[in-house]
Amino acid sequence: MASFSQDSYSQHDKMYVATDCIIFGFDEGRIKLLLFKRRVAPFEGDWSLIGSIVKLEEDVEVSAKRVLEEITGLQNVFMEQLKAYGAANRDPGYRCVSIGQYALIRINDYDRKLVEKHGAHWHDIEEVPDLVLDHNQMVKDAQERLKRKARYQPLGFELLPEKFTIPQLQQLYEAIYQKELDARNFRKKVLSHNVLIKLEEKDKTSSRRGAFLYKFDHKTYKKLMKSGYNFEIS
Amino acid sequence: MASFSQDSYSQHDKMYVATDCIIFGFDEGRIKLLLFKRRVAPFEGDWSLIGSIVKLEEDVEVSAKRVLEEITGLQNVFMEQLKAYGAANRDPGYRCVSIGQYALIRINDYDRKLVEKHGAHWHDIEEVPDLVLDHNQMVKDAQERLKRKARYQPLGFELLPEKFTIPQLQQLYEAIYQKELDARNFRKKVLSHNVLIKLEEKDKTSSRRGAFLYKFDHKTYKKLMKSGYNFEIS
DNA sequence: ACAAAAGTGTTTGCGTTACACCCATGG
DNA sequence: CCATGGGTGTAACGCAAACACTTTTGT
Repeated sequence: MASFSQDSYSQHDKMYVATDCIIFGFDEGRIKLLLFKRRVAPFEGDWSLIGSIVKLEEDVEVSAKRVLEEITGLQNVFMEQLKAYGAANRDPGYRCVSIGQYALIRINDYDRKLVEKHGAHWHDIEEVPDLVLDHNQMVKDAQERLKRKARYQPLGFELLPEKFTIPQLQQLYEAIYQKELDARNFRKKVLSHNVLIKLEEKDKTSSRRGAFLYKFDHKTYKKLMKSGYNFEIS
Repeated sequence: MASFSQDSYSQHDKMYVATDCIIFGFDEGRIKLLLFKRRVAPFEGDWSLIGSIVKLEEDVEVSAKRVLEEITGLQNVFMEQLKAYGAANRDPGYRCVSIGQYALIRINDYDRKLVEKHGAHWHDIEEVPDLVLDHNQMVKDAQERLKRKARYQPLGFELLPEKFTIPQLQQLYEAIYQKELDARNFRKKVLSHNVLIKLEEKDKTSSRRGAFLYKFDHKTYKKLMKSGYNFEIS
């Protein structure tokens, strides 16, 4: 019954509801996390996730997307709710429930000036500093979610540029799973899904020979999804 | 940064935070859901999940467990957060974010009088009536979560009495997956995990011959978990 | 010519699936 | 004695894992 208890509303407590964004990127073969250095008290100088307090008339999801856009300049980003963090004492200041949301962004798309202006920096996911409040827990939970969900949903493509090579895609999945993969089996597996479109161009930034670029075929993927298809990359 | 925006707290909005419990049981070979018939306006006579508004000094998880205990008399129940529901207009009365939590209970353990007193009834999961607000969505999400999670975590045992037979366990998994399973393969699979203890007794309620009772071996399971074990029942 | 990454097939083994008959018991 | 659900083993198949060499090209 939630909000419609038999008691009247007025007897109940109100509190702040916040969102915190766990923003993942992928660069130089590593998963990155966008963190924010606080410039004011409390916790001045400490690292934290980027978040905000939800407004009365604002959907929680909208609130998170608003912050993400303010910081990165990006719209239409993949974002999904992780869970709510609701310990009574999680914030020593005021009672505040925070809803963690993780986002996957293409690391070359974001607006560098905006990010800098907000005091945000990319950190390697393997070297996350101590964060304020329960933010380290949020990061850990988000990383596990990504790891699990990437197995059966093509999340990876959200982190790569539109055009990418198979070796790049493999690097990404190796970073997500924290595990090395066999190049031949990997290529076989991803191509078997028939959701990659091979382009004529090659990317020569990482080898003399160059590797063919591919695009993710969103249309075909959506069709497959509807017919009960199961994407999987081990 | 969540609660520590650069603005002061006082500029921000407060709202109600509720919990709603999706309470699953298992009886007569079917998954059941505990619903609550509202006895007061608004929505008098409508079905809804059981929930409450989180108190200022109360953890969200504690709030949900409190309600669950008030209604069923049960403690130490398996309960896990599903997600937060935060649409601005989800509740036409007041702004209220609700955190859905699903619980698995042994259907013979609960306190029938308490449940009755609160106007709660068990419904077959396949015949859930229209519920207030976004509660049908919560149920749907919880059912999907159960379906997915039961594949790699031994959730099923939370829904069965301490002693159960293999055919009972199979019935349960068939109900969760909404799919028939092969009895021989099922037995082979669950026994292969070595987390079931065969008892001397038989249950004769469902056949003349009777079926051996088993217990779930929590200790062994925990040990296995620590060594990176993966429980799976297809 | 050589270094460095891209690309390509086949074999092996394990786990999942499919499948049919005897057993035990109460009525 | 028969009806009902409980309990058992094996064969076929498919998918995942392991594995080595050739190609390309810039320096």
